[in-house]
Amino acid sequence: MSASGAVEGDERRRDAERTKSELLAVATEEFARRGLSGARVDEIAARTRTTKRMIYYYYGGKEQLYTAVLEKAYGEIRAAEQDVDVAHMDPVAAIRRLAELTFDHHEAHPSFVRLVGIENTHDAVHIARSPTLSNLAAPALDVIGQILDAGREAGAFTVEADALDVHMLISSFCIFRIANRHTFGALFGRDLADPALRGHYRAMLGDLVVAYLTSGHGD
Amino acid sequence: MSASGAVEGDERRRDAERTKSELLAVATEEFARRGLSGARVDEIAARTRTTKRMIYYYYGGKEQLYTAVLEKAYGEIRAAEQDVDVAHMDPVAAIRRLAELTFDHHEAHPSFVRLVGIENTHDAVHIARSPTLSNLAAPALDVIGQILDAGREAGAFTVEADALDVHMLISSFCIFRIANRHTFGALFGRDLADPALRGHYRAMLGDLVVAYLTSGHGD
DNA sequence: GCGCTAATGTACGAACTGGTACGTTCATAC
DNA sequence: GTATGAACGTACCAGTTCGTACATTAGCGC
Repeated sequence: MSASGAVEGDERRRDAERTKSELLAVATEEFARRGLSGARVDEIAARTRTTKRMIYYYYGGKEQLYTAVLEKAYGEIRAAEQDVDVAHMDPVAAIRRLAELTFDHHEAHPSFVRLVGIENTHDAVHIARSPTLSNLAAPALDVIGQILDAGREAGAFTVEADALDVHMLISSFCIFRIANRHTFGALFGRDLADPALRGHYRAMLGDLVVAYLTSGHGD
Repeated sequence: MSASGAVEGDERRRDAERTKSELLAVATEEFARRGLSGARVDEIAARTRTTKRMIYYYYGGKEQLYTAVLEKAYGEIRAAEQDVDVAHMDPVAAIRRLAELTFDHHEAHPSFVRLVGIENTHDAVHIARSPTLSNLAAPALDVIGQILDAGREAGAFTVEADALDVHMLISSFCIFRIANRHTFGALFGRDLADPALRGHYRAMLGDLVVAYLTSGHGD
């Protein structure tokens, strides 16, 4: 990949799959950077070894390309969530592990976080219209459910916390740290994504989730 | 206000302040709804009793109008934060009160939340360029600092939690619930902004913050 | 080889969009 | 009442931007 972000290398040969995925990769960068209306179809094509014509040939249009970008990005996240094996861990350690894993994932995929934000400014209509995405149940929920059950049984988790709420709690912390780092930094002068603070916030998230689940509130 | 969102009423008379604020109000709606690049200058003008010309006359351009919108929106939030009087409350009750106040504020101002998200997709460059905004220290931080000090002194808060981190925690929860409600709803089928769930999440936030501050983690 | 279709490239256009040149009208000072 | 500048409106332009008509080429089946 060149400094300009364009995809290069290899001779130009006819390859449908390659053209499609190259388009998708560049579009992901471009949409994440500029937003749906901010991104330019010509610009996406220019950063590719193919032409704008191919976007319409393979995807049909700007919005469909954007939807394909979302589908790929969410697909990757879901796939990553799969390889968590917390079934036979201590519940407290397990939930902390899961939180840290989510933390690491968002940190490693800032463009995914940006896309989520962008899709929200569009009221998630593209997700709603995509059968692939709207039927995408979160496997992570099952994992959380298992951990919560085990924790309650062991007497470690005193409350009847909802799995989806725990997921929401973890997501809100992880996403905010990445998504809102610019406004937060500009307003308060602290870069939430500062590598020096990474460990601090990672630990804070774990502490937070564990504290919430082990405190005796709600009685 | 008509069904189309346009401002009406009163006869047309020359009134600079009125024209400016009307422009600002409509622009706030429009930018919050469509984003910076998605919003149309012509559309903003059309929903006003004045014309596009006035946007350039008073604000200079689209981006400056957008910046003015941000300044007004943040100004309102900061002003609202002022009238919190938690100085002589029990620290635990005080921090819960502050969290709930933030919760209510974000719930009542969804377009502010949207603007924050939009500004983040633009790397907060408009905030950074605005002296008004970049110098806007958060009075809320002082409040949190006071509560934290009182709580530590009373022995209620066992940890040395940072005021800015507590603010971040509260913000992340409140903002996520509003900002990400569309993607969350589309993916998991739960509307985080459902009025029926409002009390639940409001209580959850309080529990969360208190649990974090009163747990003995970090030792 | 040869034909046939998928894949690709070029050139162009129609609509949109931010911004402005220029002219007009209102309100206030005196 | 009238001079003067602030406030406002109209018409328009130049650049942009999504999308497409049309031409072309490469690779696969036979």
